Order: sequence, then structure tokens, then C-alpha cells
Amino acid sequence: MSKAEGTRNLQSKLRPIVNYSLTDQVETKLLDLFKKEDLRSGDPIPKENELCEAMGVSRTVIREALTRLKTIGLIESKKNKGMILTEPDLLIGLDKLLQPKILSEETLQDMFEMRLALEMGIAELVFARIKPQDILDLKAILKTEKDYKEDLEMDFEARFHGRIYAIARNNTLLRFQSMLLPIFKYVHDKGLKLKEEELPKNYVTHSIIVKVLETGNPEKYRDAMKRHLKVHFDRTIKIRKLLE
Amino acid sequence: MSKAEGTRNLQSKLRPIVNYSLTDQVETKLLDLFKKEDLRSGDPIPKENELCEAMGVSRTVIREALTRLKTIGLIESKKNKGMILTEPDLLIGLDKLLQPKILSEETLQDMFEMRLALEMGIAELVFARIKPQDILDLKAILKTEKDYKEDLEMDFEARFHGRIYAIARNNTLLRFQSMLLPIFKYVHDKGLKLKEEELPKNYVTHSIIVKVLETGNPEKYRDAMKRHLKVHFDRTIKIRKLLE
DNA sequence: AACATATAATATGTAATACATAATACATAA
DNA sequence: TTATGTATTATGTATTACATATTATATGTT
Repeated sequence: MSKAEGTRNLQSKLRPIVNYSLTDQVETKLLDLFKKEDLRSGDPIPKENELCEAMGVSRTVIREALTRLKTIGLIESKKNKGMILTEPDLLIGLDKLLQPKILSEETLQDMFEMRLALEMGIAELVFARIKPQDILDLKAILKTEKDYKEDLEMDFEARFHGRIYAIARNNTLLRFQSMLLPIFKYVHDKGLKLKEEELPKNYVTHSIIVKVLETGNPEKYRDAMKRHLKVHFDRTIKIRKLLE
Repeated sequence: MSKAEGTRNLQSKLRPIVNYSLTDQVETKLLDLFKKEDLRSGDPIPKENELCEAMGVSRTVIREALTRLKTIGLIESKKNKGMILTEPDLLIGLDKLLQPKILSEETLQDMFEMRLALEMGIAELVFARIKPQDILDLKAILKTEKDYKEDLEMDFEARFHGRIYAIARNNTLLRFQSMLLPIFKYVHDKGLKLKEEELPKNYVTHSIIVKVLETGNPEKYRDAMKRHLKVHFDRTIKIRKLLE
């Protein structure tokens, strides 16, 4: 029996000790408390000193746990007022993380695909909620397309597609999409940029998409968007295959 | 001029003071540093004491800022080793927030719609990556459908649809979907549960979906899934209209 | 009585110091 | 050479004190 095997064997008998720090414990206790008390957004939570006494730990630890909860947007604190539960922002912190430099290629790929999927998937919502003004806005954006030269091309894409997302009237989705922009820019700058010649014959332009939005239906939209994004789909599928 | 108007007028001249706490400032400075130094996942960052000296603030403040960055998964700390930048987990913290109780109806709605959109949108990825084993697994799951009675119905839904997401081979997406489960369960329990009689005539069953996955194509899948989810789409669209 | 101003009380924010603890490197002895 | 003991180091926790912003109360002036 090798040394490694011996260790593994020992492990199965002893089980490694998981070391929850005091802060970890306080954090979970707080979350439990909120759930048990059935607290809602706006409800006040105990003072720091009360928590210290109740849990028998220093204010340092309490504050560290509270800092975590503040960071994910679950609570807010005001001097003298104390702290209250808040409607958390699901996308909080995401903007700080979405810097391509620190994300792995795999995660970038994941996010890129999610965007592609969403762009196709919002068809039903878009057609259920589109209004005349949306078309007008999109047409106005179209007119500016030629003003975006070379390296600004991505900015146009962002504006155009962002405006489509807005039609879905889903604020979380809209913000999510806008946060993903740096990633697409990165992917784009990294060589995704496709020369005109490489575009497939039945390529769907932005202008065609607007037309479909104006006169089409979800099925036609999905078909158009699929062609519009085809190169991206092809690429991501090829890349992922290589990684296997 | 009313008192309120006077205040507004004064505000426009003086601009309210935005009070960045020391911790806020340290946090941004740290993020700037990481970007400026072009640090990558795994790279070490300065020790707490070094940061104290460099920025001229107490360790308390430094640690609070660091706690925030740890919370969003940007850095990790180990005793004696110091701290390193880490590949952040984009979905970190999300599970703590996705308790329906503290989320507003609007946000719940948003998330629900995102899920619907994704389910439709992943068609291309699914068909590009599906393997025989996927079909086998899905068929096995299908066989257990009758075992899930009444209140466990959602568990079956989760298993089935979760398995479909897995076909897309996108880990972030898969985890995202699984985190959303409590929300769907909530929406379901809240009265979404649809009696058999309410199902539309051309309702697509789970079994049909599997068949489409086996022998169809993205278009047919989207069509099937659209019918399968029709009641949900209809409901969310109706609700959102009422909120306008 | 009405109003502005001063004062006190309160809870979070910041600082400073000391010690505990885990991980690593190094030294030591069998 | 190897296992064990020891020192060192950086983070984790505790304690105390004070700063600061907000609210409530009290005070005083007209």
C-alpha cells in the first residue's frame, strides 16, 4: 500500500476536520435568525452589541460577519439607526468580478454562451411586450451604425442589442446583459472580430432584425437572431469541443 | 418658494456630499491596484500590515475592505501564507440571497423569466453537445415521474430540466439554474400549480421533449419547449401587464 | 406658544494593541 | 534520513477607546 493510499485510507476512517471560523458560524447563525424570525426587507435587526452578548463573541467577529452580509446586499447599516434587512441586489458585486483579466477562459466562455442563449430565448417576452417606441428607437440606433468605426464596432453592438433586451421589460435581465458587455468586448478584441468576407451568405443584418421585430413573430425572430449570431455559436461550439 | 423647493434649489448649488467611508476608499484602491498591476488568479497581494502602512489607515479598515473582496470571491486568505487573488465564482453569494422571502415579487418575476428564456435559448448548445448517455439518463428519469406525488412534483421538474441544462455542458449555467430552483418551487407553491384540465390541448409532455431531443433539431426543440412552458409564459406576461 | 439652537444619548465607524492560531521553514535528535 | 520539536510569520480574534452621524430631548429666546 502506497503512502498516498494509506493516507486516503486513514481519511476514510477519521474524516478531515472542517474548520469553521467564528465568523463563519456567526454568519450562518445570523442567516438562520433572519429565516426563523421571517424577517422581510426593511425590518430592523439586533444591534451589534446585542449580537455580541447573545453569541458570546467579540464585536470584531460580529462586524466581520455583518460586513459579509452587507457585501452581498442583504443588510444595510446607518449610524445610530442600526441595521435593516434590505431587498438584495442579485447582481451586486458582479460588476467588480466581470473583468476579463481575472476570469478563466472557461468562465468567460460560459458567460458568453449564456448571453447567446438569452438573446435567443427572450423572443417570447420581446414580442409580448414590444411597443411602437421600441421600433422607433431601434431605427434611430440603426442610422448611427456607420458612425461607429473599427474599434468602436462593439459599442454599436452593445447599444443595439441592449435596446432589444430593454424591450423584454425585465430589469434584472437588462442589467445582467449590460454587465456582460466587458466580456464580449474582450472576446471580440481577442480575435473574434470577423471580417466581412467571413460572414455566411445568409447573414442577417441588424436592419433585418428590426424589420422582423416590426412585422414578424417569435419564431421568425429566433431564426433571424440565430443567423445573426451564427458565427458566435459556431465558434463557441468549436472551442468547447477542443477543450474536451 | 416652498421650503422643499428652497432645499432643492440649495442642493443644486451645493451638491450633497457623498460620504465615502475609509473602507470604501480602500476597497476601490485595492481594485485599482489589482488592475494596474495586472494581477491574475493565483498572484499574491500585499500583507495586511503593508497595506496599512501604505494607505495610512488602521488594520481594521483594511481588513473590512479585504473581507468584502473575500465575500465576492476575489481573494482568498490563508494563515501565514497571506492572500492571493482567486478566480472568482460569479454565482457566489447568490444562494444566500435566493430565498423567496426576502426578494421582491418583481425580482422573483425577473428571475423566473430569465429561466424561461434560458430554457428556450440553450437549444443550439444542447443539440451541438448532446450524447447518447444524455438520452439514456433522461429516459431513466422519465420512468420515475409517477413516483413523485403531489407536492413532490417540483422535485421531478427540477431533476428533469436540470438534466437538460447539463447537456449544454456549461457549468455556470447549470449552477445558475440549480440555484433558481427555490424560486420556482416558491412560485409553484404560491398557486402556479396547474390542474391537468387547465393544460392546453397541444401540451407537450416531458416524454415528448425527450423524443425531440433524440430525433429532432433545435427548431423542433424550441417549439416543443415553448408549448411545454406555455402556461408559464402566459402567466408571467399577464402578471407583468397588470403591474404596468 | 413657537421656533431655533444647544445638549445628550445612541449605534455604527475607526484606531490601536495584544494575543491566539495555523502554516511554513528550519533545526535537532534518533 | 526521517520524524519530531521549535521559531517565525501572517491572518484570526479580543479588548478598549474614541470619532462621528443621527435622533430625541432639553433649553432658551422671542
